[in-house]
Amino acid sequence: MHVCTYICVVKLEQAIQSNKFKDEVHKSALNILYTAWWLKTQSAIILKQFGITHEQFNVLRILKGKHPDDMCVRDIAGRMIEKNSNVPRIIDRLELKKLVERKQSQIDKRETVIHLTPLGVNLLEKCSEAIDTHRATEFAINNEEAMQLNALLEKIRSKEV
Amino acid sequence: MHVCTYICVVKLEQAIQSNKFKDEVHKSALNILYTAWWLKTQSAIILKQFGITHEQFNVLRILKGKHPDDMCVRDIAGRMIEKNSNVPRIIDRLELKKLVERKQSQIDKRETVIHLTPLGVNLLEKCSEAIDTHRATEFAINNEEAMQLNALLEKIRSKEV
DNA sequence: GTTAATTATATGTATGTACATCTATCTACT
DNA sequence: AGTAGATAGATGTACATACATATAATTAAC
Repeated sequence: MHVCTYICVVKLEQAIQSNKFKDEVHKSALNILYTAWWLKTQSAIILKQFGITHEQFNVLRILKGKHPDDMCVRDIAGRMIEKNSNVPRIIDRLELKKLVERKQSQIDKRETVIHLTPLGVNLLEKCSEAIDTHRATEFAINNEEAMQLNALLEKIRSKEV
Repeated sequence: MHVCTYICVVKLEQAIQSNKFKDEVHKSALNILYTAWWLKTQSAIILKQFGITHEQFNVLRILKGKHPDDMCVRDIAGRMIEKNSNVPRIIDRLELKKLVERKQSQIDKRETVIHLTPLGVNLLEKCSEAIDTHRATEFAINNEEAMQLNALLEKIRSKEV
């Protein structure tokens, strides 16, 4: 049954069919990786209807921050979640779909500057709405819990200092 | 300076150079994705010394669970963190490195069964030790906090029921 | 018992990441 | 001014994911 399938994957042990964790910290690491995969899969389902990927959406969202101004590739890359994203190639695909325009900067000719087309603005708006609605209805935590979660995620990374 | 660089990326706002989050739940989603990227990057640095990737390590770890018995591709796939992993191709690379052996099942000839070689067992042991040490020393949360984190991550996914 | 449906795996293609290298341009230094 | 070094972006390769399709073997239906 449908319900059964879903109950099974909420617990990490069921999702990866293992309960052999060294400790809770080990389990946390796997849980973060699994939840990230779950998040990406959820948004991919939404975005597929609009013909773009999670990463392409991320670039459009970043460009929106400066719209109608241009952004250079380096600035986009610095705002990406995955720091080794190959931004020029993501731009290639957005350009093919006429969602962005790319041109050489006249100030610094090494730079390529990119901006959203009206089509891109339009698509982004629809995608954002769908994603926001999905998050509001399908993510089963409240604002308070999200704050705790954010604090813990930032704590796990804090040893780098 | 080194310290400065690292302080900057602990906070999500600095890591992705944005503080325009709709709410804490939105920020949580980005924080989970960023932390997952951070975790993968950290383990990639460790595993590169041993010549394998994060995903290849994951498959070796899964095979260890049944060692010295075989596992079929489907069983491995069911235990992967990323559920759409293309397991046959990960096995291809492990086989090339002589870390696993693959043969047709005699019980069900559709199945390919895989087991670790002594070389694979040996490499996995070294990798696991390095990864475990890294986690113990570099992940700045204790067991109690990890339990809270696990509970919150499972809660965020619980609406699927 | 033969055929249809299902299952397990492999493989092809598009996309993305990680990282090395190449080219064009800019900046700094003499 | 002319050159060395740095920087921005593009591009090539290896690996991985997402998903469609192909192939072989098993199971189910008749």
